[in-house]
Amino acid sequence: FGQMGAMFDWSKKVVTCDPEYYRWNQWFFIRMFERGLAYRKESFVNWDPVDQTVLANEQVVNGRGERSGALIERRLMPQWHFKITDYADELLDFSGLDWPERVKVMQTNWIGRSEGAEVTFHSEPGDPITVFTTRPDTLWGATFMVLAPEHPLVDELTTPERRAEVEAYVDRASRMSELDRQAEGKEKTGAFIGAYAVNPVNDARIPIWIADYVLMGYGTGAIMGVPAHDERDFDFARRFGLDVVPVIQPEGAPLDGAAMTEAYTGDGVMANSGPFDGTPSGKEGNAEGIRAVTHWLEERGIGTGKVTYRLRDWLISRQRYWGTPIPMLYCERCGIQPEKDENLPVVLPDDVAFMPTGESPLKTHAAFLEATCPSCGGPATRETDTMDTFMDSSWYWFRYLSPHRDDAPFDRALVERWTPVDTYTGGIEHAILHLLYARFFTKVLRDLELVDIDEPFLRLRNQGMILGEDNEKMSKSRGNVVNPDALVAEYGADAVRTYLMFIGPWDQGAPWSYQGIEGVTRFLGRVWSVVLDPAEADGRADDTSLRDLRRAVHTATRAVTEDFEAFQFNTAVAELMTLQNAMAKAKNRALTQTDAWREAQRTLLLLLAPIAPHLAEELWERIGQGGSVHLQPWPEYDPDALVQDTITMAVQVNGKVRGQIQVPPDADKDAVLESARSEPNVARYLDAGTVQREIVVPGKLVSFVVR
RNA sequence: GCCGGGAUGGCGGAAUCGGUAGACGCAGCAGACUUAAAAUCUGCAGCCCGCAAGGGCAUGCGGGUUCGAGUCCCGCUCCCGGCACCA
Repeated sequence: FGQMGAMFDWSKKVVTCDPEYYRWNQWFFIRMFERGLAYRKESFVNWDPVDQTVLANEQVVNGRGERSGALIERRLMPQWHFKITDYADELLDFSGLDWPERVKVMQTNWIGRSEGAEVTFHSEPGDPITVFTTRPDTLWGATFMVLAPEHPLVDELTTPERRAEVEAYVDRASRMSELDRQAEGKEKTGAFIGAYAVNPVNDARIPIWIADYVLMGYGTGAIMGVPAHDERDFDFARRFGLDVVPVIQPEGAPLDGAAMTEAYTGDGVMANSGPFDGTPSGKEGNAEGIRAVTHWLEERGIGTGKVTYRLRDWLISRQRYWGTPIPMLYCERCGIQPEKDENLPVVLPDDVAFMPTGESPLKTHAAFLEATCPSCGGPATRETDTMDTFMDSSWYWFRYLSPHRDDAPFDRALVERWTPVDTYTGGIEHAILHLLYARFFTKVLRDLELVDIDEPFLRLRNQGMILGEDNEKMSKSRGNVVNPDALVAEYGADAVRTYLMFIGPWDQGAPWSYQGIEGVTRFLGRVWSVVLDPAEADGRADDTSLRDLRRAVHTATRAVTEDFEAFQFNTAVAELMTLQNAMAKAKNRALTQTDAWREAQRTLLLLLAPIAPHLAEELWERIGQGGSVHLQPWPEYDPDALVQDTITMAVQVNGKVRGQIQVPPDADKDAVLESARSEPNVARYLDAGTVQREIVVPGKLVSFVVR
């Protein structure tokens, strides 16, 4: 970065593995624990066998650990979580944020809000089994139930004659990795547990199955099977010979359960549904059917309206040594206790013995483990899990403002002055990890009354990726990697910077081109000569040339300013090239002794400075300007300088351009039409028929309709 | 499968409140300078027909609206990215 001319204020540096920083991770953790936002719970978690730690859902990609790439296993373990689900609805609200659509969509999908109802069935022995459904209007079509293999009722409900098969299935499911489960794809597997349930709306006796397509971590871990109107349930029913009973009939040919080849998920009219027969219903346009059934279920105490999210609480524990120690203690008498604030930071010991098993060395470090219960003063054992490193990045921008304060995580006044962050740039890979956690954490800090803002980053932009010259992602194996250090050594930082801005739209990226950077290098060379080389003027300074120069300068000032604000750096560079070309022309007209020329020189350098800082600074000094170019006010454009003596308007006949006219910018409609009609080529076409309509778009064109 | 974003000259890309498509640059061609080359400078340049004037065709494909469509509407194709049995 240094070589590229980037500048940093190192006095604001933060080091997240320094106790000076992570003590505040611990302090926040304790505040969250006090509010019930941090809690310890035994649940099925993602276990990375290579890194020997659990991972958050957000850190599992296609069934593999985000860092290690190892196949993730499911384990039942007690772990610390942050209650991000409490904020699910608020996190779905992006109003006031100027963020890329795709990031908002990704977060929305990740949170996965579903409206529906919970409905309670009962097994024949009497246990209530609650299911979640988004289609309560299809309840009458439920012909079976499916529990997740891990569902707590499986063991109790399984009949003796089915036990062997069921246990084998549960065992197999528990051993399979997430990826293996997914690899089985649409081919459904499952086992009948021998028990039956009663459908509360029509008293139908329906078999209870287990299958791994039902996930313990979503909804209630149990579903009603409505094969006629759900694709997955349909596949399952066909595979195991279960009944298919349509209860939503589309317009036209009625469905026949025995003959259906796929589930019908569209809208229709309820049938076979007791009091609701004939009610229009479906997900698309007829949600009132769903609402009516939900209301009916609530009146009868069978079910309730319910919103379910895909989002799970943020699993914050890690079994790694490197990380912020979770500041909690286990006391035999008092249970789980937070460490006292005055004992923070709980420091990571540096005299640990790493084990060949990969297990965290904290687990066997006696001095670390031994602690005193803050409640009773008796002996306690310290928590050995550390925090996910995304904790560090969830609030660092607040800390930047006052990185060394030791009495508070940050300076409140500075936070109010500087946050939220106006513009945040970064890679799309943070779309649902860092950016979701950071939003959550900001809202938590707000609720802890530590900050006054709801969102951390107002405007977000994702940069595109520079590809290899072969238009493929750069990689060592492809041999298409372009090394920035070598480029800076060969072309200089300014040329590399300018080309990276010019290569294409900043948020889109583009393939690298050595010929392209040569072109930009030539441009910077021309900037040097146009500013410094003595003029070889053979022309004479005239008013028109002078006005042309001033117009070029002020047009560029406006365009570059607007482009910068819109992150359109490629067109900003193009505007600077246009200005340089205009200046080269002016130079040949002997304008170099004029004020307009000196303004042009200054403006070119001021506009170029953010892109090619070294060149701009050097030239700024050489033309005798005082101070640094980077400390000057940004130039403003003069609207009067943009006005032209004459403008060119296109003339169309029946939609085709047949000529151009030069008119004063303030010419009235009749004058413009007169000029257009007298253009010889236009006249030819007008004479061929009768003019039906005359359209004048001021400053743009004239259009004749001729029949 | 669902969701999001794209498709414009030989190449990277401009132009989207509908108003002269191809700014700027790369590559290319011609010329100047040079003994020559490089560098630099000047000019030309979407494709087709034409000496020219000019005309025709053109923004992934097929329709539509409009005086006028890269831009709006309907129906497709392909490419990139995300999610993926979430009930």
